[in-house]
Amino acid sequence: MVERVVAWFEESARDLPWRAADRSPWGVLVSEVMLQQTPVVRVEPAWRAWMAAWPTPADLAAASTADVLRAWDRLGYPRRALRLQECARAIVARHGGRVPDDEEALLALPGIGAYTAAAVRAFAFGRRSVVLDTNVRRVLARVVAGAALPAPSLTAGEVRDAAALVPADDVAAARWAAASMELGALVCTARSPRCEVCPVASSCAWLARGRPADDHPGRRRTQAWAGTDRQVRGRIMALLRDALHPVPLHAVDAVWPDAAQRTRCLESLEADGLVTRVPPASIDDEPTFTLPA
DNA sequence: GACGCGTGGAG
DNA sequence: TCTCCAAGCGT
Repeated sequence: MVERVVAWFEESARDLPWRAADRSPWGVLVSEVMLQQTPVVRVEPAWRAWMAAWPTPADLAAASTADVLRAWDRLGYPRRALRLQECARAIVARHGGRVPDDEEALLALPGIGAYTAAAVRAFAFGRRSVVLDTNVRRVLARVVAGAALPAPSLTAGEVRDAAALVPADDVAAARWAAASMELGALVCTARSPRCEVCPVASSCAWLARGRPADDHPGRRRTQAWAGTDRQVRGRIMALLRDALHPVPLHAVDAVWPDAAQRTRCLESLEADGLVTRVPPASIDDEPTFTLPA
């Protein structure tokens, strides 16, 4: 299983910039944060521009947050950009500007969770770690468990199964991590898996069972989008990203008709540190809003 | 453990 | 059109 997936990876791996021979641990970390819930095609150009602007943690640590949020552009979930800058500052403060390679130190960084810490160890440092993302979970659910999709949330059993598969050797383990993720991304996809070209089709429990449908009851349905705070927050952020000057309140008002919701979103953005409110100069004026300096 | 958090492309 | 989904994290 591991052997065949790795062999397939050797000839099928995408040529991504954060996999280049001259990549830095910082570049890998940046890519992993950008890739949290955002597709590769949208991350690639943003990553190139980002690394050109801030090639080291110290560079990002010293940047203006407004510039950082503009460079994040429309990758989505802009709080990730904030955390990435906090992460850079923590790397400078705690680790002399070098990305740490031990699990505990990585996990302690803002925006770095179990997946990203494991991925950075494997891809940036070639160290053995259990890299268990949505791709790997899906591959193992199918090949090993014979299910269409993994459980809605990560189970202890999955972690145990995944850990048991990871080769003992550092280099082999890192290759397996990359290969199993790539298989999930390119072949063992969520929507229409390409079992015809899968290197482990002959040993896939799900395929052997005739690809039964997902049997997880009450799978979390995606939140309706129209009218959500997320949509409103997104509109406000887009307005401020594109603005050359502080935006007066009445201009913010124009992005959404519901005043109560608008106010709630503006305040939550301020609380998140994504928006700065500039008080009016005189009592007759209105406040203005900008991205944080 | 469940929720909230952006965005845009594909089927 | 609308639904689903894309290398999760923090609370």
